[in-house]
Amino acid sequence: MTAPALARFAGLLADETRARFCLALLDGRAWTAGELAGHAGVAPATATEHLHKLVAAGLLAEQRQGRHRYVRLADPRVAQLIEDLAAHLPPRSAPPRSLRAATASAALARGRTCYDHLAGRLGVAVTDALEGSGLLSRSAGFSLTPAGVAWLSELGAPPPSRRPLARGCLDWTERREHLAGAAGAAICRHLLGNGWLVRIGTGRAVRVTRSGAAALTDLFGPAAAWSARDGFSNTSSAMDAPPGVESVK
Amino acid sequence: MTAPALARFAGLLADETRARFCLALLDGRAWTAGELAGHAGVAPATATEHLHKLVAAGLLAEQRQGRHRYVRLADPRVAQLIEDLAAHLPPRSAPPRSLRAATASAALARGRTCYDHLAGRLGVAVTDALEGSGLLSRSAGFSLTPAGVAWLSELGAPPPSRRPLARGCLDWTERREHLAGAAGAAICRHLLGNGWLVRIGTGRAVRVTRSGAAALTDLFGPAAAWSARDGFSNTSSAMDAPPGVESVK
DNA sequence: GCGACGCTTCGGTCACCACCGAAGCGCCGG
DNA sequence: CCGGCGCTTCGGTGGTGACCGAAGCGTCGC
Repeated sequence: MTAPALARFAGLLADETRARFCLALLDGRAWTAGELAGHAGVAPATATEHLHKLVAAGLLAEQRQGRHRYVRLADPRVAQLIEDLAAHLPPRSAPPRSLRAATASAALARGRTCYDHLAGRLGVAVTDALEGSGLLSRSAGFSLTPAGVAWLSELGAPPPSRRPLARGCLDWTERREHLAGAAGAAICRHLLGNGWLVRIGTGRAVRVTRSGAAALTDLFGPAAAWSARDGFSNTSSAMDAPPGVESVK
Repeated sequence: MTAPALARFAGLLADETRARFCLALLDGRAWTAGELAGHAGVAPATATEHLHKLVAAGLLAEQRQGRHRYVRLADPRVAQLIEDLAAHLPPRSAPPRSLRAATASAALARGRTCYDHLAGRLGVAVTDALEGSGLLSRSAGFSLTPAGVAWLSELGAPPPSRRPLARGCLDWTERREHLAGAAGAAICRHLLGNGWLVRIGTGRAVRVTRSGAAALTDLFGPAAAWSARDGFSNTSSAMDAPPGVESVK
């Protein structure tokens, strides 16, 4: 009975263009239909078709604004599902070719958002720091310790939901797991909200600010990942990658 | 870069026949190519084609034995992935029609295996009992307590692996989560190995034996789920459903 | 208002793939 | 050794779906 439904559902991601859409939307932001079409290299008409299917299936949520159609992943569960699927893929290689691509991918490797939590070297460093501080336990899967739960509720408790508090998410650049789930999202929100972390340009790469480095050192002790890479702490235009040229998860 | 790989991977499950295969194999046992063909209602030639793709992609592991080709899910991770996908499907309905189907599905609802762990009322009852005994914690996702880890290692420690010890698996008949992961598999193996649990016929339904009821009551106290339903504790032929007519996960 | 723009609808084309029947191959039992 | 059986390979067929260009519709900026 459920086989047709499963096949139809899997079929949503079985098209290369729709897969491109979903992977792009894994950054957690809303994209317009045109942006996605350009990103995937198809005509607007084709993008419309695909978006219809994805929205109708509940994978994507849409929001019309004037003549634009913004679309985003409907749910953290959807993001997790796509991550899980991607984790089963064979490892990737293909180093970047151009200098521009190299600097952009270096920024992404340093720190980025993965749907609504942190990834890259920064993401695993935060995860390690939480574990080192006794807030996170990895003995049997990811779970917050009682101290971790208390600490999390201090910095703005995540809304109670059916979403798991802590879970691991495989980091493609680091080949290790970083913290995801409601706790990972709350931490990311907190760091961005306090200005300890800023987005680089319009992409999904993030950078630790000066005050952020101090705050993180204060919390967890010194670590290489939250020392700013260089002194130009406020020039953000240099690696202003247009959205869509990258597909690092 | 990864979009084509993701699409190809999702495409494996995007076919109704292949989806049927995978759902059937979720029982954790090995099926022959012919059994799967019959189950899905396709010609043997078609089944061969599909099995080639699934094996080549690493989803299935094959084992040739004489003129038979046995095939099973390659990995617990694959089973989990299919479960996760199925969990995103809209809920199902369609009560069984015939009396025979009704008794068979009643047996499945009472207790069955879900890949390598327990599901059905029995599965959630064991999960509840573990939590009630302080061996399992559900406060932040599923995790074993220290006492639970110790208890588990007593009854034959699961081989250390990257597989998470405890995780939840949504039970379709109960609409609640039961214990899966390495711990769930170890418990199921233990109960079957001690004769506390036996398979009903050739299907995936299981039944608590007399000695099993005593042992479980000894461990966790009395519960409705491990009192044998009737006195005919050794007649197993009555609900000998041929594999394939059911598709309960 | 009047273009420009973003998105949508509509036909039509083309490639891909699930499926089968028939023939072939290897293993098993007698 | 021979027939039967399970599986496989091979063409051929049909249906589905991804894609585009062109035309249409609503919104925004001037």
